[in-house]
Amino acid sequence: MPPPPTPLRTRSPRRSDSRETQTRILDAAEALFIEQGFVATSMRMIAGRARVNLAAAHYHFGSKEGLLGAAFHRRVEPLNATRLEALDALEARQTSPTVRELMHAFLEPLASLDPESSLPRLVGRLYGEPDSVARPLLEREFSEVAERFYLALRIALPHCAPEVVRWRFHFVVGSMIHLLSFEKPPVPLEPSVDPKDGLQQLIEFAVHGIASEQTPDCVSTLGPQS
Amino acid sequence: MPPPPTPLRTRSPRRSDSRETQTRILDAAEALFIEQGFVATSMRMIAGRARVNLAAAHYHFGSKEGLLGAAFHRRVEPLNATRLEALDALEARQTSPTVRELMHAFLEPLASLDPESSLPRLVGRLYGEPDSVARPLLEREFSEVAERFYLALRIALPHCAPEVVRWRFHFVVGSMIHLLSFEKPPVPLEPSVDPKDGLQQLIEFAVHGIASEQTPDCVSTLGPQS
DNA sequence: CTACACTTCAAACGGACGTTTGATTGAGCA
DNA sequence: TGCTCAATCAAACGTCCGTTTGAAGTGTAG
Repeated sequence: MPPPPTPLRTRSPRRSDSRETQTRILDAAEALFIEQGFVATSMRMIAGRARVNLAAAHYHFGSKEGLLGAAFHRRVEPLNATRLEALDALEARQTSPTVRELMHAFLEPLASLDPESSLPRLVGRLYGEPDSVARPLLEREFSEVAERFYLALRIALPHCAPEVVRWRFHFVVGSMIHLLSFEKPPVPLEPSVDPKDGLQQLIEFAVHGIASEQTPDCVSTLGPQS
Repeated sequence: MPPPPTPLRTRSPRRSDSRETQTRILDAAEALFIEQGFVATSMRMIAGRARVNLAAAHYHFGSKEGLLGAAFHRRVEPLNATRLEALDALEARQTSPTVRELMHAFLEPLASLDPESSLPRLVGRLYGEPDSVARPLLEREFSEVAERFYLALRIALPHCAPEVVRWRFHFVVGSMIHLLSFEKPPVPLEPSVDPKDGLQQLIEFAVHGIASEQTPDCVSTLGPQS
């Protein structure tokens, strides 16, 4: 009765390769989570779209949350790997990375994705789900990468109080999520804009926001009032 | 059968002032929307918490979405008024407002709220709901204020391409929402931080991110690569 | 006092949900 | 051939949902 101990293949494929079924379920779930969000998507919609029996989805992934976790992990893992590779490369040099280099390593992997990639919209969506579903997933998938970049930023900003660095990195993440959540560019938007331009704009915004090298008054108390 | 044409008082209060009932419903709905989100909150939870009959909530607000709209508007309207007052004051001067002044006018009202105010968490929550429920509300409540600040920013940044201004304002809103969504400060957070400090930090971050006065290379093409 | 509008109430409506069940299928292996 | 077992299936489980109903209460107006 419980779901299979390992959804990975233990032997050779039976009947009609169950991996393809799982992939179809994951694809359908991903598309629907993006379009409607997690809570607004039902297992029946997923099964229908995947042309799969309703029970098969539970069989392979145990529960709706298990399915979300699997769909999310499938897309996030390559991103994490790319980000950490870039960070490793920076830290392997003799000179420590600059803020710009760190922001580039953190944000560029998003800009270099396949334009059809579903990852941005998936991440953007998840940040808006109820805490009970989003928090554990975000924690599980992102905490390691976030902590490593935060530590590198602290080294790059030796004159900044640690909590200031944390706040500003927090803001960068917020800008990123907000950018990813709104599929295309902001509101009415007058002239046409290259979709990828947003991330390049964000990198510039983040670099200047996190540490405008010209005014390193990075103290805990705030700067000039209005 | 349909809800009352005007939920406002047309005459004097009847029975036990129905305004108090509506307020109790709004309070309960607000608290639950904050705690669980809109889709995860049921009308039964709201009625139970408000110690009100389930049908009364529909009687007064027509539908679940109507209730959300009313609860949201109740909190947002004062914020919009404060922001527009501050912007009006800036624009009434002979010299046009600076970026810092505009960001202050936009963000300071959030920092000056009653520390117990539910508005930040309510706004933060709404940005994560499914588009079908969040978008119309956000559009209805915020588009006027956003557009006015955007236009003022364009005047304050005459050398920036309009779409760049829009992007950067978009990022500021994203940082703000992300700050408001996570009730208290970011992740593990080592030293203690004044809760309000986050918004002051955000103002500094936004000012430097939107226009570091020292490097006004605000062109559409991006700055130096890594 | 009667008529009426407003408000509240218990109860139910139909439907969608996540999950479970038990039978059936068909490939791999002895 | 016959057994095993992952995989799939149709059908149902019980629960909760948003909304509606129709009656009952309550205050004001005529």
